[in-house]
Amino acid sequence: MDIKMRSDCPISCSLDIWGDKWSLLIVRDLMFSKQCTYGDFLKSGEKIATNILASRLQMLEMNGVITKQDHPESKAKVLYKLTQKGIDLLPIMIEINLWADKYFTLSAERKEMLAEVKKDKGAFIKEKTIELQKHTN
Amino acid sequence: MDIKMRSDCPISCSLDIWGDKWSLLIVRDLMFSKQCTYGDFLKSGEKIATNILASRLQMLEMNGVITKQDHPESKAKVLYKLTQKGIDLLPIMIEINLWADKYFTLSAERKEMLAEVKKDKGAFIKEKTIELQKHTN
DNA sequence: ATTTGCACTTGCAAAACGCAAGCGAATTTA
DNA sequence: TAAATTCGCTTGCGTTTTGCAAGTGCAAAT
Repeated sequence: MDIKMRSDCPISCSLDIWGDKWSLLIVRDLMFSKQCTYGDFLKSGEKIATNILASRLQMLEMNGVITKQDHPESKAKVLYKLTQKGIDLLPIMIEINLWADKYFTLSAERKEMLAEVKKDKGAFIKEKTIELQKHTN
Repeated sequence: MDIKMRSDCPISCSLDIWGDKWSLLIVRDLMFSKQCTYGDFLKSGEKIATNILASRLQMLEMNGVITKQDHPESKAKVLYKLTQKGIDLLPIMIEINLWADKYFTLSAERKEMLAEVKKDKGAFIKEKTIELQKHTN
């Protein structure tokens, strides 16, 4: 598994890393849930297959979007965290949410978060970024 | 080819439509180039295969992101255009560009556009949106 | 000492991808 | 007006990726 760059276009380069149906769902879980272990990702609503999850985690780690950490409670568990490169995907994730808000029917829970985003997008990003940076070693 | 929704998550729903390596490159061409015909998409730097292009165009049209129009010059040609739903992907595209700007080496041409974006993101989106809406029938 | 939990890996069938060639209609060229 | 070219796809087919189920090895709990 290696990185094949199709062109030097920024959109293309980005898609080469996370342009599939699953990668951004992993990033989503790391951003908006407390889900951080392999097993937690598997519990997400979209039911990712274990082998796909493993290959995406490897891809995202190889490209510096996420990192593995020791779990404080147990050697058997692994904690996945966003790197700064991963945290910087937050504005993209927010815009995707806002787009979906306009064209799909969202759950009340999501609409609540988006209401806060719409109030002051810049502030939300700043706060959330700091929160995500907190537990980075 | 039908729409399979994996969950009601906005990120997931969005990825169900354009979560692949090619769809956003088509949207990119419609946004940032004057490329609008089938043949023009094929000329893009990433060298999309003809059958993949056809299936993505069909998918995007079915999901209301793009539309076909008659070409003013010839019946043999087809003009592809972004719908409002497609135009509304602009903020996402911009954020992807900004993310890539931070983590990849971009061409001078792209950096130039991004300099304008960084000056006033809101203004850029507003202007570009109006420009894209202009030639919509 | 045995069972359970966790993070993967493996095997295999099905689907998607990628390349090249082909095809029908519209347009241009000779 | 006939032949060649352009255009927007479609088709065949080999390769790659996906998705499902089962299995493996280590750690931790019982």
